[in-house]
Amino acid sequence: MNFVSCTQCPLRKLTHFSKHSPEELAFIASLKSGQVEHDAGTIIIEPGGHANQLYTLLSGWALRYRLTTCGERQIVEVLLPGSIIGLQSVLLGLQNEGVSSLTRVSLCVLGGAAVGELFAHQPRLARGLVNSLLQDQNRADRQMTLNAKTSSASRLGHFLLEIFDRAGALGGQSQRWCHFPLQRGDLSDLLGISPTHVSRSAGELSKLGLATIRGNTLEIIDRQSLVRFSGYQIKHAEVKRLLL
Amino acid sequence: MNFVSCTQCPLRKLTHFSKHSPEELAFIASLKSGQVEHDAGTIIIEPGGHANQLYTLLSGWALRYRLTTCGERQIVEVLLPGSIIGLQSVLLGLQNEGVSSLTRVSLCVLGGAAVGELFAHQPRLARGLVNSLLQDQNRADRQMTLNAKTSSASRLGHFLLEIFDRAGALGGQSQRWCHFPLQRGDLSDLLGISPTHVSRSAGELSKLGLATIRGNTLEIIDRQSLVRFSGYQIKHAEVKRLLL
DNA sequence: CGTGCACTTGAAGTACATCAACTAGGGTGG
DNA sequence: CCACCCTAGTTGATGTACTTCAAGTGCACG
Repeated sequence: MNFVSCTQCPLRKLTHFSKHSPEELAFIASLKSGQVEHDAGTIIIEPGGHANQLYTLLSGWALRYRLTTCGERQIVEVLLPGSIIGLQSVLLGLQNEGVSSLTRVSLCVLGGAAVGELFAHQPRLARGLVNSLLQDQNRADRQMTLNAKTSSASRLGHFLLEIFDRAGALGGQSQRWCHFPLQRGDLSDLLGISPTHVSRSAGELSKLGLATIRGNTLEIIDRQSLVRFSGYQIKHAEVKRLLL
Repeated sequence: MNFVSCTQCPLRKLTHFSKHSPEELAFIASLKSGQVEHDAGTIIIEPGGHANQLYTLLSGWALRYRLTTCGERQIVEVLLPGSIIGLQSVLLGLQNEGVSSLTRVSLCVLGGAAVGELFAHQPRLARGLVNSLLQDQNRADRQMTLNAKTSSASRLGHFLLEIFDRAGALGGQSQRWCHFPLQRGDLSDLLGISPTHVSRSAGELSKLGLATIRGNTLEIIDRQSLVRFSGYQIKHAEVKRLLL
């Protein structure tokens, strides 16, 4: 993707992208120090490594994950365009999170040094950042609850609806289909079940006529039934507001 | 507990409590509009309800939880003194989280209206709030990974070590024992396993000579072995920094 | 027309849930 | 002081959801 200036950023047109004053926009533009592209499967932040670069995801899909002591991967978040990448690593200096691209991605590179300025001179953006983190917390709480209390099939169904709605909020998508680059192994590391059981659960959703995953596309066949089946309760207003 | 002024707050002496300038302290003191006591088992924030009051926990233990559609409780966080209560509810207006006291608690009441001032005039506190939320995110990510990838007994062991260290950081505690007001049902809702299986897991830790829970006290018998058994990796420096 | 990879399907094992019986404190009233 | 109950916890037997291992299928690529 060609270099995109923040004022022209295509994401900024989206209804769930935060509205900013010209001054705030200028500040955001001053944060952006570059733009890079990566192929699918590239490690953007090395887990256990020492990252000091903050990014936002301009296009493509990415995964935020952790590694266990025995080398297994747990995906903690699927990142879609508009997501900020590397806050834990950069602001806290932690080395627990890894981020890797799932498709070809474009990243906006944020000049890490100037982030302190945000708190000093951009109070509305600082508050936006807090809100964004609280929305993440809300999502994580929900995920934890689902993992503990529901069957694998309804968990999968719930995730499919959630990602379908998030992808849909980014625009240009049909009522029934969306691009879906996650493979069985990814879903397995995300939902905390084995790859073979992901297959079974997906098969169940398919047999019930609720949704199917074929190749790289997800089809929501009977949304209403799937909502009922999975206990999906996320309202449109609760879809995360994008910030920078 | 008698009314405690912020400048005299006993928590502020702790090494992992953030250091503040006199101006910041004055601001924090101005936030505190009162102090309330609750008995054990009181609902502080009603899940599904409409909360607009922010608190900090001055003394005692509390639980932050969610309710599923079928009325089950998932505990997402154990709150110890120094925790901020109600951010999701107040700043985001969400109604998903509930908070209830586990012991008798004292709460500092924060005048919700003035919170906007924090972003406008207290940049270091705003940044501290972001850091605090990122530490919560780190903890939630870890919890999610543990829930998905480890056995119930090592999960329990991990939690016991974590809470022991958090409680220890608050001071005045032996090397081996600490107060532990959570019951089997609480651990069950926290770890996502049935109460009877909590019993079995606790029995296992006890038989292995690692730790025991008797009545209201937790004993870490063989810390080193328990660390190994549960894959505990939290460094002292990673214990959450308290803010307000 | 093979070769390799992601996925599916089947059979057997395991960790946990569920249900039920039993045990141990901890108040309360006599 | 004891008989009583009530609740929290433990222990055992059985059921189930998931894991693991292994064989088989379909499709993309040479």
